Amino acid sequence: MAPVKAGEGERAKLSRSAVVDHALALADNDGVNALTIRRLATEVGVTPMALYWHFRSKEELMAGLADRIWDEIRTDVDPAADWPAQLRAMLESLIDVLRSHSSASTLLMGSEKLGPSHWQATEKTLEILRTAGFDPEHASEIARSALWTGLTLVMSEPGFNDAGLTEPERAEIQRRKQIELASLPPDRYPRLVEAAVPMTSCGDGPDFHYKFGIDLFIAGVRALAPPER
Amino acid sequence: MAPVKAGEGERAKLSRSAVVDHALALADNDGVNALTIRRLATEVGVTPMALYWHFRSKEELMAGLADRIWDEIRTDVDPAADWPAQLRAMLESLIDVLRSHSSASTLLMGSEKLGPSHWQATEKTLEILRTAGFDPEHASEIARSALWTGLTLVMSEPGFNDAGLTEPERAEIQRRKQIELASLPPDRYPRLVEAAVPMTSCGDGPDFHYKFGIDLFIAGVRALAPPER
DNA sequence: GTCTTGACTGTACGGCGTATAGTTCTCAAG
DNA sequence: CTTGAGAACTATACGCCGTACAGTCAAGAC
Repeated sequence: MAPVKAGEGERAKLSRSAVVDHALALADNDGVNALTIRRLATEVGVTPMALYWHFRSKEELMAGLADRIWDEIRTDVDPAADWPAQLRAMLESLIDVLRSHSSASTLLMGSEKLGPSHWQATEKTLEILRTAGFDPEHASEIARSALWTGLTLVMSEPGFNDAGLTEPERAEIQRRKQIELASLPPDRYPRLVEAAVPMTSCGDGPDFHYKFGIDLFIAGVRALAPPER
Repeated sequence: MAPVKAGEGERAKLSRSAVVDHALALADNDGVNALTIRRLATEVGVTPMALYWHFRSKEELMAGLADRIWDEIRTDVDPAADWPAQLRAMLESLIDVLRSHSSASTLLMGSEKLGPSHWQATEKTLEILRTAGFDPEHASEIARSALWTGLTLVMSEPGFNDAGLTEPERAEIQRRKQIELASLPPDRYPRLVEAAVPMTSCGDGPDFHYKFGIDLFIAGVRALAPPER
């Protein structure tokens, strides 16, 4: 009568959501490229083909991951705040989630089919913008832009591609890039040489990168806002 | 003495740049995923391993493609124009190139190692921003942002993922997405339903999408510009 | 004529996604 | 208690992929 619970030694049943859990952990730890059907199957203790009972294809699995990520994004912004603050809150929530899953940006960029979690976030963003006075066409454009701004802010943080490496490795790679830029011929690339440090690193941490990116976006939207009614 | 020229019936010699040419054409026509070593080799009439004489790995080939694309970007903006106009010109040039190669955005996003062509474009962008009065740190951040804005503007144009399909196929896919959004429960997703058309299509063409995206970016930069000296 | 070397070819390996068919377990109906 | 049906897997195999490694062969150099 009661559903089968996995006993101490027994093998736990597989389920769609359990597979997604493992897959997301795998992608976060070892990168999206390491997420293969075979490896995931091994990790959850089944044959590769077993996964095809729960997902029609690898693409559907990836869509499942994307949906899981969308699900984490909070859409409960303070309705008392003014609209730029609300928009900012949405963007910050997006970025928080993306930063907490190192594979999330890549996943969201790559997945085509989208579901309710994505609709929910988009709906909320559109609502903020429509309430601010933008017409549907502009609101759509800005909402799209907000999503992509979040994705690229995370992906353009220096060192993003080296996620999954140890800290000294990352530092070493960054150091090398910095030297490469700083060693360019200064007569041909004066500005690049001058900016070798900020172009390759985050200085005192990534906070400035994110704050500035968000500020830039919000400032643009404000500047293009429809006249106050 | 004279270098071997391919006669009428003779087989032309392979060269790094010829391979890149073919590869870029292949990627543009059939998508980046269709660009495989084996297929490229077949297309240029050699064994797969022959390509490894000219490139250390597939990754290096891809980097070659990226470099070729960077090379096409014009950096000769009008020095008499004011800095926002110059920045806009750079961004427009980037977008022009990306739009003329349907695989370019994906290629640029994926390639890690960068060369002189990329440095040149970045140098010019930094110069514009430094002359405008931004310090190196802000200039770096804005230059990065400009690049990513260009990439994502192209990739977020509705229908981008369906590049390579015939026009009626694209129209059909777009129509289906539109209907999907328009058919959502209006009580739960009123704004999405309302914006079903602009969220899934470009209306009278993609011009508005690009113009608005560029305007948004430039407006943001202007708003954050350092005080006029 | 032999040697070097640049530009390839041939073969093979391990890994990938997944089609197809077969197996085993669970559990309600008889 | 038997049985049969479906759910949840396993086994095997196919055709791709990138590429390591070794062999081939024409064209100058001496």
